[in-house]
Amino acid sequence: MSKELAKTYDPKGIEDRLYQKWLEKKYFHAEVDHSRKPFTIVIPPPNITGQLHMGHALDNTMQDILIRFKRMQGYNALWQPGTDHASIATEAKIVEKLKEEGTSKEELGREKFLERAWDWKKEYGGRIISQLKKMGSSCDWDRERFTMDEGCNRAVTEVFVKMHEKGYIYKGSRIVNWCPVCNTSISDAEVEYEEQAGHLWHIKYPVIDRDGNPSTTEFLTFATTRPETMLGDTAVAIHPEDERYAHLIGRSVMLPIVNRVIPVVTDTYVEREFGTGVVKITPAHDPNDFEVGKRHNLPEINIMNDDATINANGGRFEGMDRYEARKAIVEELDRQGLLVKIEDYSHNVGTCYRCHSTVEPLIKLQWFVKMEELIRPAVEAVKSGEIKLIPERMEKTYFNWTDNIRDWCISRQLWWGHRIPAYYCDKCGEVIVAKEMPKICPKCGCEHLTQDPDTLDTWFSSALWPFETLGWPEQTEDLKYFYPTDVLVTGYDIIFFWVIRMIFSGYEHMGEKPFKTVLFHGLVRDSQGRKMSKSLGNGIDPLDIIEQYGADALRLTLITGNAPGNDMRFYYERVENSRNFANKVWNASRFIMMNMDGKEVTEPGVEELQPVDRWILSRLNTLVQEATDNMENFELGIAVQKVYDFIWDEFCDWYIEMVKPRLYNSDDTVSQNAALWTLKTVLIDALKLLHPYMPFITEEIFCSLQNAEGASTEDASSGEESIMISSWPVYRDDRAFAKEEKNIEIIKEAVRGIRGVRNEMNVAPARKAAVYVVSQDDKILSTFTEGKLFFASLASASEVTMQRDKTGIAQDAVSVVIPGATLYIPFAELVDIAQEVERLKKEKKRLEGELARVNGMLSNEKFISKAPESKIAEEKEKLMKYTQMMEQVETRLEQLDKG
RNA sequence: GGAAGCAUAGCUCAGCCGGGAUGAGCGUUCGCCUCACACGCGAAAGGCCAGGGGUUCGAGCCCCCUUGCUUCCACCA
Repeated sequence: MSKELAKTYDPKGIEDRLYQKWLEKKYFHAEVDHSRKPFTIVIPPPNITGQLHMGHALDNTMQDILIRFKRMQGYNALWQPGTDHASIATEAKIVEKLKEEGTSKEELGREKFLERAWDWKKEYGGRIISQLKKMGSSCDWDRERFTMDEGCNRAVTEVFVKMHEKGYIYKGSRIVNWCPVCNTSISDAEVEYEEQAGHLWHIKYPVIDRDGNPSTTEFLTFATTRPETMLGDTAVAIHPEDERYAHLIGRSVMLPIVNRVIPVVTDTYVEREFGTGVVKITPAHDPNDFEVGKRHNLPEINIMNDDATINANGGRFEGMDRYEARKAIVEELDRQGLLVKIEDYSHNVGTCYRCHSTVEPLIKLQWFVKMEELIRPAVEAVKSGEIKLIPERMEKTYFNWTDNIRDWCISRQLWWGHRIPAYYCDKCGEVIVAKEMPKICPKCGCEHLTQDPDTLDTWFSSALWPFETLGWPEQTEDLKYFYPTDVLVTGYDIIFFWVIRMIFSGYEHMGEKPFKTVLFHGLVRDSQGRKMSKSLGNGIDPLDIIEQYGADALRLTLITGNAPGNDMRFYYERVENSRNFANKVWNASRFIMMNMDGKEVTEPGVEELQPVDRWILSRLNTLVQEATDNMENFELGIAVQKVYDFIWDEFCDWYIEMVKPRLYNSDDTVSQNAALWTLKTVLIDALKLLHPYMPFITEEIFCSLQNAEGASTEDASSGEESIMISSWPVYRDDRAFAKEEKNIEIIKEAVRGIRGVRNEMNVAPARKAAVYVVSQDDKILSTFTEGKLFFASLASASEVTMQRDKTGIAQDAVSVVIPGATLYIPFAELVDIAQEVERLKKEKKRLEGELARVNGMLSNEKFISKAPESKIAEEKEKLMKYTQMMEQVETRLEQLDKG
């Protein structure tokens, strides 16, 4: 069976097959089980309109790693999946499609439109889920939820009614951000500011003179970036202490074109330094002006329709688009001699985060959530460490938002979403907020009531996600057991939209945090560091990568070399490297299985283990500890790097090479068995450590391995049907072999030294040479004696001789100095003594440098008195080592000199 | 205007509690189809850790300043 394994690892076929197996075996499924501790993650629900992109791929890889890790550690791990209805994004897509069909949502009507939306959900909602499955995500699909399913609807209504009762939700006329293309209000968080090149129009209004007429000589000049809004001006403002305009306090100006007399008001909001120190006030179309208007009781004149065309208040400009009107009004002002000048001006313009059209501030009657009190526990939780943000610096961003919190506009003039549970009496206008539409108006008894046409902000329901998915508002067992969840994994870009709102919602409705830790990741950028975007066409489709390299390679690429919260660059060379690593693992396993084939491998006694076996077991033991620690600290990149280095470098390049001679020698079955057992044991544990990162290949090998060794059951982990439900390796005192670790390092150093010398001298690899190990240290000699077999093969030695002095070794032998021993390699035709002297002199110089450094430290009284003892001891040991090596080098140089 | 992050090998990035930069991958050079793997093996070259000050026995890491790049927030019309 094992012999049939392909020479290179091909993930195709394998991945889908294994995923299917996991699903069938219900490994992803979690049920309440009080005998075990829960570990819960709720997925950031992807939009139903969405397609898997690199951001999802990274986000879900991280979650899957944590879930698989905890599951193997014995936790009852639940990864709660689901999708988001994404009201504004989905509605925009459907509207777009309707337009293509030559119709519109208005023509279709609300009911039919919603049918279309549900069709859309059915068609595309499943797409993103199947894509997540391709990644290997071990979500509990039996629990899949949707933000507009029945339970979530109930939760949303419950929350709305409850918060309304408590006074946290209110309806009010406020200036809001209006997207004229999406045709809805949006929250402050949904406005993105873009730097745009525009103009600053300097305009003057005639001052009303003592006789009540517009002056022909006295004007008030100001600058504006949006001249069309002058139609709605209801005042002109100056700073109260601005001497230049002191004489105008209490007077008025004539608003041209509309010919309205408007007052000059004083307000400290005006910056004297900016422009002329005069500001036109348009309360209905600017948030700041709105505030000024409130302070001075100014009328609010709305001049715009919802589609950003000018309305009847704009007189003859009615019907014009906002930009047409701008042009026409400037021309008119110019004609009247009131345009002073036009300057180029670059400024930030608010745009809609969905369609990127310029947002218009408009006064609208909307529903709001009062934030001041709600936010308090959310602030306290992060301040006190009750909720941990990783990396910590995200706290600054978090507090920056909470400190400047404003009320949240939650009503949307959209159809796709949770309809606001507010009802209006057709007769008396009474407003009733209730879970269901009342039969009659409680005030006037009228039977005709109409529900508020608006829907709620998508994030209103997302905010409830950690508990609504577990059954809330019902007090379910799931909720009691799995809540609060453990980790939330998400990008820092939605900290305001989502993270903060989940936190205050958790405290408000559950009386408890929604999660203990928030693990942030950064953006996946292209190879040049640019954001991946549709318009740039630089996006890389994760599914293409999976198709070409496999999901494991994609996952490994996304997780290596990246610290929490940092952006990363994605390029193909890195994926290739990941693929190569998968292949390395594959081939090492194949090699082990080939050698195990047909043999019964039994656990050897400790005394049967050779020093190399102990060395690799000990190294593995250290790795288990380090990898686990790093994963507990959410340092996934570091953890996997350690596993990677161990497998490739220590296990493949050293250990496997070291045991080959024993595997090929069937005369010594004890030694052979010890080697095979060690290979298998280390491989299995390494695969387990790797499994959360590369679930497919590790499972495939794990299962083949079970087959390859037949029915042997001497190990607790064997006989298990899947690596994903096997137990996570733990540190074992009986696998710590400090002495062997040290000894094998000495041999490795000798091997590296010999290889280096041979390379430098261009010795053909096939050519073997005798090696003499000369040392007065019996421990070192016995270390080499024990390791003779593999040392010979790694160092291309024809034979290895251990002795206490250099008797019988050719004078012109090449030498390699390692701590405690000198190795000699006599080559018959050798050689250039001068070159050898040169090499040794170089080594001497290096040692001189080392000694200078160590001596410098140790002769520093302050170092001796202040540095910790362990550090001093460490340096003293180095001093001994280098002194010894220096003596050896000098001795050798003397010998050559004599010769 | 406020804040944060980054600046380490040719490139892209790690570097946990302050303790020799044996850093990683890619790339480059040299040698190898060594019976698991050429998606590989072995060897090597390549770094005033952005600049300047400070704290410390000791700084890539801590503090201050400067420069350059990136991002978030604010929105002065």
